Amino acid sequence: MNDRKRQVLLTAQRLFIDKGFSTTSVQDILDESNISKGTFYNYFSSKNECLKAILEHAHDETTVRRHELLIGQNLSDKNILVEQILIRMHLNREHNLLPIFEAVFHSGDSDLRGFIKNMLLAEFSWLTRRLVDVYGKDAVPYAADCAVMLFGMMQQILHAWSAVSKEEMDSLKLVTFLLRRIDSIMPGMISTKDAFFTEDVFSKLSGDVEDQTETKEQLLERLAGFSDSLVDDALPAGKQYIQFLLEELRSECPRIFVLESIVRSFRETFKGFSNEPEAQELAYKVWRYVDTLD
Amino acid sequence: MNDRKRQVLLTAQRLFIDKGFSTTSVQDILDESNISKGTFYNYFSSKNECLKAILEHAHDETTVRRHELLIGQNLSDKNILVEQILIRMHLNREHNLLPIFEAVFHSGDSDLRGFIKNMLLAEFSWLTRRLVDVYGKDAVPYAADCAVMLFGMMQQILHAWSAVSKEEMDSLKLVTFLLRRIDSIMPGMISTKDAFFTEDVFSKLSGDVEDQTETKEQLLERLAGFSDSLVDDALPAGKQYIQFLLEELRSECPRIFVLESIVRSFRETFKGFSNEPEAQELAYKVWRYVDTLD
DNA sequence: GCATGTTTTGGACTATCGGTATAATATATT
DNA sequence: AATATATTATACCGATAGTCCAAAACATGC
Repeated sequence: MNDRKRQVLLTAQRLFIDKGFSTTSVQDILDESNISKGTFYNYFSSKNECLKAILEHAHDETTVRRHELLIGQNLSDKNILVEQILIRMHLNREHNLLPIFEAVFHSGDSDLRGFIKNMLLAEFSWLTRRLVDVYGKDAVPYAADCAVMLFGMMQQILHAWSAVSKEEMDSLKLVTFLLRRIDSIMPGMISTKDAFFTEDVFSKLSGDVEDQTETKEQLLERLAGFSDSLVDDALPAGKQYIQFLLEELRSECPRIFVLESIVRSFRETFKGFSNEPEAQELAYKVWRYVDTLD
Repeated sequence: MNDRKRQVLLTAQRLFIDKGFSTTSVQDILDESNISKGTFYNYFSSKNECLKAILEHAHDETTVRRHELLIGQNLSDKNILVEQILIRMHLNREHNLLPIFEAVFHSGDSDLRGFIKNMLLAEFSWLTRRLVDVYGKDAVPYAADCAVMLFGMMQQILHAWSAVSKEEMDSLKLVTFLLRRIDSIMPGMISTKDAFFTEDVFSKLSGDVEDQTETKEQLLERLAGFSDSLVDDALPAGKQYIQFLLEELRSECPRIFVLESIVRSFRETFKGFSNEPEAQELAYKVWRYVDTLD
């Protein structure tokens, strides 16, 4: 991903958040980011694809940061779950990307709709898994229901809030409030065996709908490629980390905790540099791969 | 409201539900309802106004039928509340207008957005009042929260359902399921005094946001006008009812239960006739007025 | 430094959209 | 029959997403 392209992407994101997707014309993006129409359509094959890229970027960022929060922590810690949910809200300039999600969901392009749908399902899937982490194995048949309901409550409360108040929403207050509601709901559902989504549907909700991980070879290749792209004198630590990662990944039995630690350091190293995004993306991919090992 | 205009409106509604609002062009409506562009813009000043008319119509219809369900019933009967909620879902061809609500909410036109916002607030307001009916005075500080959450859960479950299943949703099952969740939530909120929306905001949510009622004189005038518009030989019962309503409304102290009964019969009389819509609209207005008497 | 290939530019162009305007025609009313 | 109102068909407008392309700017290897 080009630096220029990324800048266009961020500009577009800001405009979409400020003005809404449909009300932001391509021309607005061109004016604001000082590129020509040709360049825009060189980067993105359409306005929709531009939005897709933005959402994908936000999704990746969210996933990485949520993963980060969990390292070395107890899976059942409810506070961590709160923080993880807050990430999505805060990341999009105080929950302003979610409306875009919805706005587009019903709007026109079926391709885009499918894309959003998958993303939504991925979010449901993630939250379902996390709810099981927090509420235990007994919650398995009801976690998907609760995940969907939690999302619905959050979204609608945000709507209602923006409709009646100009003040900023206290996200933390909202999420903790909602988790207390789940605290009330979950035991009742478990004791009365009262689930809405049946097993088969539930499996689609909780199944893995995220994009598939790359193969190990592809991953190693990208890592090596990234290392080569670095100029020799700058950030020698970065190259060292990559070298170590490559060796550990190629080894007979990679040590997961070592990998996680090194990946974390690897990401930290590139914080604030121009190639941070690519480093972050790579770190995420490695993480995803490491996840499949245990 | 013209018959032709009403037919155009219904055609547009069908198209909006089938194809979505933004993807349905005015030309589509023209083709489907066999009218010219001129006629359309004679009826509606814009595509947005057309949608507004549809939503207003649906809102009125919902309100009347919900009111009907409550006559002579116990306000705290939970089954009635279930039926009332189902009306909105069933009225719009299995919940398909709700997505239009949302789609437009974030999309472009600020005038339309305000309109939808008010309609949404009216719905919150109604449900808030009904939840107090059902759960008692103790629920007052928490009813608005629960109303918003109930809506959010319903909407998101509908989303999720349509994303993972082609089968038709069992609306009754959904609503009863959700009310059981409110059963779990409400006591906890009351006992821990755990409300999200504070008093001042809450008042906007539960306040009267519906369009103001007409004055008594306007109402009587419209009733008389409608009576005059009827041909003499057809539906003499209809004219009788109107005559009675006029007299009762003009009397010193109108008897509410009598008015409610007669209005009901009045509506029934015109079921299936071409002027049913106007009769229904009038019945609704009378009902609204009668409501202000006690 | 020069040549080669790639990226970017800016504008002309198309098709579709919501909406306006109007002159001709059909339908009702009196 | 005359007048008024409703409807039609069509041309037009400005904005939009998206295409196309030749010229300019930039980068890269020799």
